[in-house]
Amino acid sequence: MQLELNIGGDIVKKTDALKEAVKRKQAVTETIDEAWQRILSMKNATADQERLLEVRRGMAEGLIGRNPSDSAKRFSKAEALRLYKQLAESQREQKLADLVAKTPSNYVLVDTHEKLWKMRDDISTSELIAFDCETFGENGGALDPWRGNVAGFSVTTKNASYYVPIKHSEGEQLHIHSICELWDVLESAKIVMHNAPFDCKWMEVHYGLNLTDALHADTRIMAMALDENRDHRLKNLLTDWLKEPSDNFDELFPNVQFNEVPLEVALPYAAGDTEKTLKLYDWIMKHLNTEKLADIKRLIFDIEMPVCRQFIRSDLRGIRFDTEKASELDAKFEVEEKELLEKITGIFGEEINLNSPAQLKQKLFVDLKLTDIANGSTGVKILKKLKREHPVIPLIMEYRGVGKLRQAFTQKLPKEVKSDGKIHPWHNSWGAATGRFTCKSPNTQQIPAKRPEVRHLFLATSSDRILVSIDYSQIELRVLAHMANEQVLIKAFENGHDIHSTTAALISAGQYSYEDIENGKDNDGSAEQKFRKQAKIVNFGIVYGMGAGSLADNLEISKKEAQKIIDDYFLGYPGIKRYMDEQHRLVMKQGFVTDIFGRKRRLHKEIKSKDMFRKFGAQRQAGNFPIQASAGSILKKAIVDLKPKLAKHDSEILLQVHDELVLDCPRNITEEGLNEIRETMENAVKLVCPVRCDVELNPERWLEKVKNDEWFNEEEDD
DNA sequence: TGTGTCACG
DNA sequence: ACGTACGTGACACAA
Repeated sequence: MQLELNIGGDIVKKTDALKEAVKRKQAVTETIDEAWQRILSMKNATADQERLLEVRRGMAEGLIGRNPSDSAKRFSKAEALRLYKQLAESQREQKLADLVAKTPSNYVLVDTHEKLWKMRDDISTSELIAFDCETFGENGGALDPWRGNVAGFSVTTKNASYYVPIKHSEGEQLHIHSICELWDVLESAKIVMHNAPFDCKWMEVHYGLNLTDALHADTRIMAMALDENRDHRLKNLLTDWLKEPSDNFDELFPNVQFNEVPLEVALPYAAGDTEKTLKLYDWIMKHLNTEKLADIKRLIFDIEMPVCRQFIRSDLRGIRFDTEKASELDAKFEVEEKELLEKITGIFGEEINLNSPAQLKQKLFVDLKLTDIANGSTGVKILKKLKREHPVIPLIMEYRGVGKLRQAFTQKLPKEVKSDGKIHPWHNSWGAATGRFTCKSPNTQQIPAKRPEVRHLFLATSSDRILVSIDYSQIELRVLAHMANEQVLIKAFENGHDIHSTTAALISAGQYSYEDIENGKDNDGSAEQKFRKQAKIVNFGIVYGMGAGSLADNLEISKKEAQKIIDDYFLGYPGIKRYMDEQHRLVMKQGFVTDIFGRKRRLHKEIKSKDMFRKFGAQRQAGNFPIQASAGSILKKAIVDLKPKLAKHDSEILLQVHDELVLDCPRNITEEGLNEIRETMENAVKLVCPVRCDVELNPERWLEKVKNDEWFNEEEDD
């Protein structure tokens, strides 16, 4: 493909013609079985793969066949997916009728007071129940508790499964005043949910119902603990693990909101979900209760579930946002953007869409004839290298920077403010395969840290409260020192040394001592500063499994020099070398690696791959996982430990940014109070080297720093 | 829907 | 045939 691009249009046409010929030939020679083999072995999304399998089944059973108009062509994935649509439509009516006809006898549609009170009794006498709510709303409102509505909810108890309709457009329904007679028994129940934050938030926002404290287990989190590689939709877990296929809402009701679903269909569908959730829970618990999975069980119930509950509360609380300042800032950026665009347009001689890689590529490499180093890529890394070739390059970089700030932040964030004037992010406490958090709507983990303006838009809850940000200092490298038992690193941490300077001295290969680097690091352009900058990249890069090639790229040095740095690094930190080799050995031998809390990363598929790139990739992941995961787990453990301390000091967690917590505290919180919180975090885990946290006071605005001693001295004057 | 780009740790 | 820096989410563009 790359070859074709470089050669020019003529050849490309010829190769395309060749491809067509091959395809035609395949259509003649390929049997339908061979076509299936080819299509199914493609890199398909999980949903597609299932659909494809269903089409194959349907064809084998004679439910569907190829359209005559297509039969001359090679059987393609696209055609198979078109057939799926036909198949699904013809089966839809039948499926719905089946669903209603097969409604189990212990499913109850709660539409009378009598049934409601029977349900109430049943809940209060059940040891464990499952809960799920069905929602609806326009333009994505069905996923946003602050915009959409609850159509109804279902509960499965020891005896029965119930669906309580609330806002269906048709059918007899109890008034919400009656339905809330269930609230007290629900709040004191022990509840299992699949993707609990979703349901907890909806019920809290709409009815003030607190299911969060009643939440016992989230089967999505449990599934993540058992297999972080697969998708975790309830439906698919049941199909794969319990061999119980179930229906997909979108397929049964294309373009229908849940409140439009007839009650006799809603009952088996919704009540089925909670029944399955409970079944899945039982199935998972059966496995967790074996000796082999004791660590995982502890991880789920001692760490993950308390953390999950905490962040449901945090997201519900939300963080105040300064919409007015945001639009001022956006206007300022807009002016900057316009000026830059004008300058660039002047240089180009015409206005192009700078956000279009295709147009920019054409302009830079064809019209301006700049050196195309990386096959037409216009990423910052490439632009940096072209900086000296043309004065327009730095302008483009600046334009991109401002554009990014606008579209991702000053324009986007105000849209995320809900009716209460706050931003309510969705923290997913086990979103990443490594056990780290992810966050969305908005992703508060990617608010610029280097440019403070955007973080300044996030405010403390009220004028009598302040923001306090506490972050772990070099937690990943401390974890590495611990796991690798790397004495040089451990000593450096014990002495409170700057860790990048320590590495800088090491990779300077005897030219500079630690003290030299420390003394010279602030002199712009000094060799000491250069070594420390390099060391910083090396410190992070090496644990990611960075090779000499990319280190050379990154440091803008030769590959040979880069290799020497890597060699010196491992020579100076022999423990790290040992640790890396051990992780590679472990993953090749057992197919997985673990962090200090027993969290697992399973890479069985990857290490068996014949694709060397994938295999080496798995080894890099194996080297990196225990560090990234342990660091993440330490913060999670801290979140659990913090709960009583935060309550004591009337403080709340608002955000998590990997190694940092943003807290909302009373303005009059004492230095001792904050020390207690900090120490709780530092003591969350005992490593062979000390763990340290930095406390930053941000009164009013995030990242708006004040000196701690000055703050506390002023407070005393009041 | 996939790709490129870029924000964070 | 080429690719050897981990983990994310969000946007605009191009198909």
